[in-house]
Amino acid sequence: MDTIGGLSRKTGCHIETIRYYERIGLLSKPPRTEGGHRLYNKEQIKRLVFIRRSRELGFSLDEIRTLFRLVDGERSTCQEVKTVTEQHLQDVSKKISDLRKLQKTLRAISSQCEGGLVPDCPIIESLFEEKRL
Amino acid sequence: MDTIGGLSRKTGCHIETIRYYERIGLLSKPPRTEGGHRLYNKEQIKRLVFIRRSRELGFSLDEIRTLFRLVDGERSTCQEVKTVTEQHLQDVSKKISDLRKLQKTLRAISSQCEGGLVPDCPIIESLFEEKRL
DNA sequence: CTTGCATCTGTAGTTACTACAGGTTGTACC
DNA sequence: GGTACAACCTGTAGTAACTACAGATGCAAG
Repeated sequence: MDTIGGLSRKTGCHIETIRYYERIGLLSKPPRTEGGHRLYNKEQIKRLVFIRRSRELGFSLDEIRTLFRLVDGERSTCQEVKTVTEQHLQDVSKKISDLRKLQKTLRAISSQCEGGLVPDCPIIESLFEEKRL
Repeated sequence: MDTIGGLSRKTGCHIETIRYYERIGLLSKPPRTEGGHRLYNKEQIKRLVFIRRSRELGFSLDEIRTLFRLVDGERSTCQEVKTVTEQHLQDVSKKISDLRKLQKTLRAISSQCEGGLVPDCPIIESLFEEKRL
């Protein structure tokens, strides 16, 4: 059994964050000592690792909630898990392509600027203009 | 002179957002009608376009505040503008590379899953494991 | 003058945490 | 058994950049 501090060290998750996950119902309420300190078992450590790992992969807390529901469901619905993952993958891909466009535009306007003490900075100019991405 | 609704239509910026920008001091307080309705002139439209365009390019409101300070400063410090832009460009590039890694991992774990009604879903398995990105 | 849309202020909600303040518990040491 | 001190507790407020109301007015057309 671990205290919250031990769990924190094992998972690299801040104590406040662990309590936060409990508050929003992502982690279930652990048993307590007489004095009220939380005590965690292996199952709960596993759950928190799952959350951390999913967060690292960019899943939202809501998506993680969905994944837990699927994991805990009687029928192991692998297809649904895959659907959530692929939806998320699409979101990530979309984000990458958006950022690439941004990168291109920023590079373009930045390269036009020579960095001198010119009154008419091409970067500023282009920011005052309507979009032409 | 435009009402807030007109400004909203011209810039594609929600009315609430315009008021929000005013509240946080990003847009200056416009004159009002007798009854208290906001009236905007061309200068303010320009400012809002600047904000929208910068937001589209992913600048934070804080970065935009900095850009305004530079624009309004007596000395037109083009170099500083370029610095802000290139810093932002670096952030964007970093985000892209992070997302690419994510995409790779998600693709990897997703492809391992056949989508059947298997109890041991490889996606779930890998989420219960510590990172190996 | 009335209808009805536009606008007003102020507050609360969103996401995923983080950062306190002010109080209590657990434990190591004497 | 007392005491020092770290670890823990609860509850609230703050972060970014808005969005979404509620409930009250303003304005313009018929």
